[in-house]
Amino acid sequence: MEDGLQNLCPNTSHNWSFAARPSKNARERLMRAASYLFCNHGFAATGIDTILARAETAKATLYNHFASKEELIAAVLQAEGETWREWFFGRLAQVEGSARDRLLAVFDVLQDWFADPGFYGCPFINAVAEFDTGNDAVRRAAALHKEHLITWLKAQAIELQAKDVAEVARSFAVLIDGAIVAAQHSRDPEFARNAQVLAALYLDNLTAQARP
Amino acid sequence: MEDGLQNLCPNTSHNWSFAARPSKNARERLMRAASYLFCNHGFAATGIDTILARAETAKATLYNHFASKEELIAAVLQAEGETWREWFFGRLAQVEGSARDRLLAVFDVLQDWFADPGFYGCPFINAVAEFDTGNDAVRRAAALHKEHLITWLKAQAIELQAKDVAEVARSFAVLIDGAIVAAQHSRDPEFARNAQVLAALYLDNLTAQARP
DNA sequence: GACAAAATGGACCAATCTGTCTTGATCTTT
DNA sequence: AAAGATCAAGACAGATTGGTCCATTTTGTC
Repeated sequence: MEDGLQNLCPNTSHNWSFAARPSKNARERLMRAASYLFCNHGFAATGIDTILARAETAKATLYNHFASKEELIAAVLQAEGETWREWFFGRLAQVEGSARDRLLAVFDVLQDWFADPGFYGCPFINAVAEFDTGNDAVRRAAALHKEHLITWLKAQAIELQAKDVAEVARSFAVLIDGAIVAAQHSRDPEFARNAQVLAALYLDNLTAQARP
Repeated sequence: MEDGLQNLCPNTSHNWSFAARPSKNARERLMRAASYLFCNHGFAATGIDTILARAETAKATLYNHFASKEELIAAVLQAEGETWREWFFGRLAQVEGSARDRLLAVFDVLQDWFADPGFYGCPFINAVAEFDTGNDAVRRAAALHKEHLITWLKAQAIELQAKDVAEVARSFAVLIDGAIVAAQHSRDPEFARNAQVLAALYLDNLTAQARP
């Protein structure tokens, strides 16, 4: 019954999850199964055997491709992040207009993400929440992912001729993280709108004080 | 060595964690140990035996007080939330001034929270991130906790004579969640400042359009 | 068609998981 | 002092964990 999700997303415009992509060889089947289970049921809570059953794969095959469960988690996070960023920045690249339009469009794209029935929050936020202390690989993967986002945000801020580019990126990071968590907890995609309103006010204030 | 944390906080102003409170009977020792371990190493990743060792308690004693690990988790979340809210709203109650001052002070208090060396993020955000699908008790506990926060925020919004009280609360929820997650990931308490700036802009805009 | 590499199923291992139960020691209440 | 609850210590059960190993089958390449 829960298999429905994996066949729901592919070939739609919502393929932000690595788990929702066509399979080929054993490695990809493993990655897809692990992505789905890790993200939906937690990393520690998902056992190797469950992944094997879902991927219809033998245990030896898994350990031929990945040295350990930790490595599998790292691979899943990396792939999941890559797929998501391709989708996210791809959507934003289609936005015609100024950097301001693009920055505000962030929350439109986020809302589409939140509205997907398979939305389970940000894998990196969830992973850090689960491991935090200890697993440094997970923390580093999350930091890298966020770095990509920050870089993009800073580029827009530069185009806006903002005085403090880093602060713009930090403020948007707060809004994005907040929207993700609020939407995840309430299952209400409309939190993206609240974040967007705050972002618009912030940008208005920014340009107002830049041109007095 | 990691025992340092549990003896660091009690009798300071930072006793927002249930784990940082003087122990008495076995039940409280269990709760303190479970709080610390669950919050710092994850719920699923923390085994019963680890809790027993830290609480210096026998297994039978645990199961005399709690029917299962799930129930222990629920008890920990409830206690952790209660302690945190007492600390948080207590601090805010000391703020002299208008509702606006109190709403902005939220982020000063948050920053103090973030700056604590034992800060591990919000237990409810972390728990939902770990369980999400499945464990409904956890989701409900998190929803209840957030409801307390929303209620307080709405009360302030009413005092502000805001038009849409619920929207004010939602916007602040985004800012609070975002600050928590950003601070947790980066270990940088200054994200509270970014959220505060956004909140100030929002409130300014609110009162400006209320009195045209 | 021959041969090497990769994938497979599944037995198997040691460790750990939650939870039960027993036995004595310690404490409180009457 | 007697009675009864509470406690620590740990053996134990049954299931599950991550991980290894091997014999077999499939696959791709010359």
